[in-house]
Amino acid sequence: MMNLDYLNEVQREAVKCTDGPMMILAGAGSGKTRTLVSKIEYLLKEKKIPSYNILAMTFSNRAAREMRERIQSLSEGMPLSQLLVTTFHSFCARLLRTEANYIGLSRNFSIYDDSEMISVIKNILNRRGISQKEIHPQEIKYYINLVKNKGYFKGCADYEVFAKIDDEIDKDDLFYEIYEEYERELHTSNAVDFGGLIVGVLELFAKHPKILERYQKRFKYLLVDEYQDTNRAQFLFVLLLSEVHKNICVVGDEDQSIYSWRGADINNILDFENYFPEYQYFKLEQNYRSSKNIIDAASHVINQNRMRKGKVMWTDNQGGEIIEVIECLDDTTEAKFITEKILELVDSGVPYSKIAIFYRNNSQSRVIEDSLRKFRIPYKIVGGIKFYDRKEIKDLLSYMKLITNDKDSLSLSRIINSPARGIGAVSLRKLETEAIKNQLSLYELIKDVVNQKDHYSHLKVSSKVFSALSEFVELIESVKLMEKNEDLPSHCYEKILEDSGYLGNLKSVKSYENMARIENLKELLSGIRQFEMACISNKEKPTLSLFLESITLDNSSASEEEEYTDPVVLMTVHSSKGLEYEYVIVSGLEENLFPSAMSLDEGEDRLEEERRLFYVAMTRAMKKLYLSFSKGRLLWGKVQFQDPSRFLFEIPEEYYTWKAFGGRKKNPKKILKKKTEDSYIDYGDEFSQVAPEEDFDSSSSTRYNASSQGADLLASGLAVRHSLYGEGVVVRTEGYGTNEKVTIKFKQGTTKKFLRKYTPLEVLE
DNA sequence: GTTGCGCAGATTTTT
DNA sequence: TCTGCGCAAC
Repeated sequence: MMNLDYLNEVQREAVKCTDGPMMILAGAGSGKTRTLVSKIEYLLKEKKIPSYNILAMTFSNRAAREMRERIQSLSEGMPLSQLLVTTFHSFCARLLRTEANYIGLSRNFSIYDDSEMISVIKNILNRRGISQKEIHPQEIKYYINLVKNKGYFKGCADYEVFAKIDDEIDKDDLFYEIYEEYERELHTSNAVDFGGLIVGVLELFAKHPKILERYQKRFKYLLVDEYQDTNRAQFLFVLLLSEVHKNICVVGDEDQSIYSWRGADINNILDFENYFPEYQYFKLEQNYRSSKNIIDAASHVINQNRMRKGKVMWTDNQGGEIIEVIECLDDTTEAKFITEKILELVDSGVPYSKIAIFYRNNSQSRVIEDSLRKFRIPYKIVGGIKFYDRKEIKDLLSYMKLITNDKDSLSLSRIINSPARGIGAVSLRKLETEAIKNQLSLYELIKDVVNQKDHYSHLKVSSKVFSALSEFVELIESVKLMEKNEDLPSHCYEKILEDSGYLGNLKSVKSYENMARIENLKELLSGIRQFEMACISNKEKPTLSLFLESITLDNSSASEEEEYTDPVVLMTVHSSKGLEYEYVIVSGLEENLFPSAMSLDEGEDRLEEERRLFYVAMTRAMKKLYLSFSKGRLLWGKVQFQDPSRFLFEIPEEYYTWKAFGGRKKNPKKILKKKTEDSYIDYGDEFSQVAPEEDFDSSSSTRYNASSQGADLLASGLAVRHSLYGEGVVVRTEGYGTNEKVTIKFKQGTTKKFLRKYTPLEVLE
């Protein structure tokens, strides 16, 4: 008999209740993952369900990974290779690849991310002569996503509804036309966007009931995590899959629903009983994570929301430390408060990695990073790393997408002229028009032009362009051959890099920027190698298209060099969901920032979502919570005066103390040391005095050993000499470690940005 | 066809 | 402040 003693009463009941529809409402920190993992273990061990019959779906890759690992560690010796714990998106991608031909795709289809979606839309607008000022591509994107998130597709039962009537999707005929054109465009490119992955499966199931039946039979037990984040399309998908066995278990928390802007539909929780009247219902309300003080404060905040099923969080934990609200003069001061607080905590023995800093939007991280860097506090940013957004990376990925899917004209047009081959916009446009005329994909046409030059004499392709085209085709064909012969993705990659001239081009101009690019391309290579290794250990064949899929669907796994063992963690509140830290600092608690200005314009529902977001932030903290805000903030070049967030006043006074940091006395409650006050006035100096020379290594082994970088600490205002450009002054620094970038203003008047590790700089006294 | 400059507009949140 | 776009010059 499996040991369930480590579960509480409700958890245990939820685990044992395996058959029929059920919903677990799990409050923050109530052991949700633990329950889910035990339930799967229970199914496997007690009910002897083959892992092949279980499907567990999560929303994020991180959650899927975590759950998989935990199940693996619990089930030694159990055959788990068939157990599916994945995200909606990767599951649907896999399913679509297997069944692709049923819906007119081939299995090597490309997956378009958001920016590619925008590119397609821009192309369409251009073609129609619509300026981007008249209709913002973003607006179209939003509309298309709305349609897909609701699970509508052409030919679906509610097709008419989606086209004209659905009152949320209230757009005119032009939008609808563009939507249709967009769908055609993707289809001819053999590509699918994020939303299309889910909707594609719905369409497949609707049109081929036999296939649906096959999957229904296989997945006898369905588990859905983060149920509050599912959109309508995902809900319909789950509904279909579970129709036969009805063994569906959803786990969620309506108070942590923070993705409505991406289509998450809170009604999926509120309406569950309409679809499954006989459903069982469990509430996990005991919180194991946070101190009583934090729980009570957070409960008071979330209680202001009307759209709830209603849970009452409680805990056996101690009262714990009081919450601190910190009023700061401006954003720089706030960053300084954060820095000092971290140093203070670390001095008292807290490891860096037990401390997290949250903010409402990504742009807020910069100021904080700058300050942390000045004190050499190791930090890591979760999410927000845009490795795959870099130009050179996108270019090489486009090459590879074209190799796996030669109908992908978007990728082709991206790289046809990079490196510059003398095929500019004019030639491209000419080829595109011809391709459309001949019903060919762009690549097919180009290949045709190269092979049968005479047929295309009317195009008047210059000999220069022609030879560029044939060289290009030759390259693509040879790599396609490699891919076909199952050569490793990394070999294909290297071939492209060399033979396209991309690398040579970067090497030919010796600039620091190019060196950084080359470095990134190397990093991509090691990413590919890593992927290959992972495949091999999973006994899976490493193919290019699998690699491409893994990075479009999960960009968190990539390029996460674990540079420091023990860093402070920075992230947006959104990405903090599901995580916990002993010490949490939520920054920027100001009106129009958190809650965001946009949500304030859009009515009560959006405000409630912001409040849930704040609730999520608060409930990440285990021991102590700091809530900071600035009275002034530098926003696009100007200082804006900010009011403290309304959410602060929703916390009953007994749960917090209000302190001020920096600036003149204003709030009577504040307890301000004289020293801090002074430090604000000439803080630039104080930073450079205190920061660099302290011996960080002697006190604690967990601290980042700064000297290992072998570089001087650079701070704004420092005079330096650059071997090429001469003397200058550091204007600012960003990034950290090997990614540290430094902007220098030179005496001759130019300002340049360098990647630190390539830049020989001499610090002048 | 390519490069470089100047201006306008932008900030939620992400699979 | 930063980015992306359009336009003009080479």
